[in-house]
Amino acid sequence: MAKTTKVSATHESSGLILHISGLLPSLSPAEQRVARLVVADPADAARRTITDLATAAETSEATVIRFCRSVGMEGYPQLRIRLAAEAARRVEPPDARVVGGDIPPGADLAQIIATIAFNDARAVEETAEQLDPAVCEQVVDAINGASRVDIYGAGASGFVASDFQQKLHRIGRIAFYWPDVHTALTSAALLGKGDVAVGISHSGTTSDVVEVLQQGRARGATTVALTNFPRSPITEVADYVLTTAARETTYRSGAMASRLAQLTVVDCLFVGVAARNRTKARRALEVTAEAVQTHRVGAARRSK
Amino acid sequence: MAKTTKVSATHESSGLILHISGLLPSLSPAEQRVARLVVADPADAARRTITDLATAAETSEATVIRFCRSVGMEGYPQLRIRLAAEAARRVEPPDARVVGGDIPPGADLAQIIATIAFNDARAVEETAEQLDPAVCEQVVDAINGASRVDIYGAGASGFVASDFQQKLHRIGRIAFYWPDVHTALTSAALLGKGDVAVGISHSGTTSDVVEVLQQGRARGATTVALTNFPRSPITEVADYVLTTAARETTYRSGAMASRLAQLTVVDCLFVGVAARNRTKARRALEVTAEAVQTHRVGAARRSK
DNA sequence: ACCATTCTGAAAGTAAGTTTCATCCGTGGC
DNA sequence: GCCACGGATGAAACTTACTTTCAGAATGGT
Repeated sequence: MAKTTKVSATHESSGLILHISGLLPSLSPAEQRVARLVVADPADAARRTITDLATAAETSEATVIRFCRSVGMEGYPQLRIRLAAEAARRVEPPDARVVGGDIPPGADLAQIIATIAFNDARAVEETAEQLDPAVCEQVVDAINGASRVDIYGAGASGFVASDFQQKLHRIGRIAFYWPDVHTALTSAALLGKGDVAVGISHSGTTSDVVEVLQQGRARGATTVALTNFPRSPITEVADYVLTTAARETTYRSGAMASRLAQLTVVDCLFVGVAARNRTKARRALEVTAEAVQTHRVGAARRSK
Repeated sequence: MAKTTKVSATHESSGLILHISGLLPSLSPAEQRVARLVVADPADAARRTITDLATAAETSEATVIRFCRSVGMEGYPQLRIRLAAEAARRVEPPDARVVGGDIPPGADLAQIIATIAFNDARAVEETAEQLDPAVCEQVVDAINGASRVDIYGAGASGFVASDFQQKLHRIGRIAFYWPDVHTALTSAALLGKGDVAVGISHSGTTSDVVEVLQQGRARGATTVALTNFPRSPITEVADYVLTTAARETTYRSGAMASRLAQLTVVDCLFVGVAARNRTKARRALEVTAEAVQTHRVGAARRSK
C-alpha cells in the first residue's frame, strides 16, 4: 500500500485559481477547456450556470462536474462561490499588465522591469499563500531529524538545490547537492531510514531528478518534492509535496518567476529548521560569517 | 397600482450588505430573519443552500426568494455569489508585519512563511521601483555589443552570477562565470574594450569580486556592479551601478531577500538583451529547451 | 363582524446539478 | 495486426435545488 502522498491541498480561502492553473497540465483535454475559461475570467464563470459553462467549453455538464472534483471542489455551486470570492478579492491592477503575460514586442525597459517585478512578486506572494504550513512543518521535522539530507535539481532548479544545500550546511546540518546524475544516484542509494531526499523540479517531469528521488525512497528515506505542478510525475515518488505558484509566460521559458518562488520555499524551510535550534544555528551562522570576513574590504556603511 | 418598491438597485459590485441592513426595517418579519442571518455572516450564508438558509431562518424557501427580490437580486444563486464576493472583499490586509523585521522567537511556521514572503516580495518590488531604466538600458546595450561577458560573484551571489551566465548562454551570448578567484583574475586579464564584466555582491565589499572587477576595468572592459549598497567599494570600480533594495534582517544573514532582488535584476537585464534580438533569442531558447526534452518523463500533458 | 390586504408556507413545477452507463479512442501486450 | 484494457466523454436518467403558484392565516381598517 502506497505511502500516502500528501499533496499540500490548496488550503482555505485563497489560491483556487492558481491551484487550477497548476493542475491544468494534468487535466484531460475537455477539462482543460473548462479550466481555461475559468482561469481566464473567474468572475464571468461564477455568473454562468453549469449548462452554460459546459456549452461555452464545448463539452457536457458531466465534464464540468468532473472538473470541479479534479480541482478539489465538491460540486459546481461550491466552485461557483469560490470563484466569485476570489474574483472579488483580486481587485485587478488597473493597468494592462497581464499577469503571467508575455512581454510585448515593443516594450521599453521600464515596462519590462515593471512586468518582471510584478510577476516575480506575485509568484512569491501566491506561493506563500498556498503553501501548507502543516506539510512544511512535517518537512522541517524530517530534515531536523535527518542524519543526512540530499538535495537534487537540474538546470535552473539546480541553483536552488545548491542554494538550499549551502544554507543547511551553514547552520551545521549535513546536506549534499549532486549536480551529476550518476553521483546523485550513488548517493541516493546510500540513503536510509531517517534520511531526507529533496527533489526540485519546476515542471515536475525532469526524469533525472524523479529517478534519483525514487531511488532514495526505495532506500527508505523520506522524500520531498518541490514543484509547480501538484500532479506531475515527481509527486508520485514524494512523501511530501510542496508546490510553488508561478504562472510562467511563454517567452520567459527559463522559468524565471518559478525560481524565485522555489527560493522562497527553500528560505521558509531553512528558517524553520534554524528556528528549531535557535542558538546553535545562530552560532553556526556567526562562525561562517566570520570565516569570510577577511575577504571583505572596508567602508560600506551598512544601513544599520 | 402596486407600489413597486424599486429600491435604488444596489449598484455593481459593492455595498450589498449595507444595502440589506438599510432595508431591514422595511422587510416583513420572516424576511427580516433571513436578512439578519445574511448580514451577520455573509460568507456563511453564501455556503448554504436555499433550503438550509430557510430552515435556519425558520421560514420557507419561498420567503428566501422573496427576500432576494426585495433586495434587488434576481434569485438565490445570484445573491449567493454576490455574498461570497463581498465577504471575500472585506478581509483586511495582512496586519502590521514589521518590514525587514526579524522572525520572533516563538513564531510558528505559518508566521515564518508570511514574514519571509512579505519581505521577499517587498524586496523585489522595491528593487524594481528604484532601478534606473536608463542605466539598465546602457548595461543591456553594453552586454548586447560585447564579444564576451564575464560574471563574478561569491557565496550566495555566486548562484546569481551563475544563473545569469547560464541565461545569457541559453540565448547564444558568450558569457562566463568563474567560481574561483584565480581563474577569474586570469579571465579578467584577458578582457578588452567592448567586453563586459559584471560583479555581483550583496554587501559590495567582497574583496575577491571587487579585485576581479577592477582588473577587468583596467583592461578596458565595461564594468557593471550589482549590489545592495550604492556607496560600497564595488561601486568605485564600476562604470554602471545597479542596486537592489533589500532590507536584511539580522537573523537571516544569508541575505535571503537580497538574492531574490538580485535575480529580479538579472532577469530584467536578460529579458532586455533577449528583446534586442527577439527571433534569434527565441530560436535559441527553443533549441535548448528541446535539448533537455529527452530528460523529461511523460504524464503531465502540457497544454497545447 | 366584515372585507381587503399582506404575509406565509405547502406543494407543484421547473431548472440546475449529479450520477450512471454505453461508447469511443488511444495504448500496450501478444 | 489484433485484442484487451483503461481512461475520456457525452447522453440520458436521476436527484436536488430553486422558483412559482395558490390557498389559508394574520392583520388591520371600516
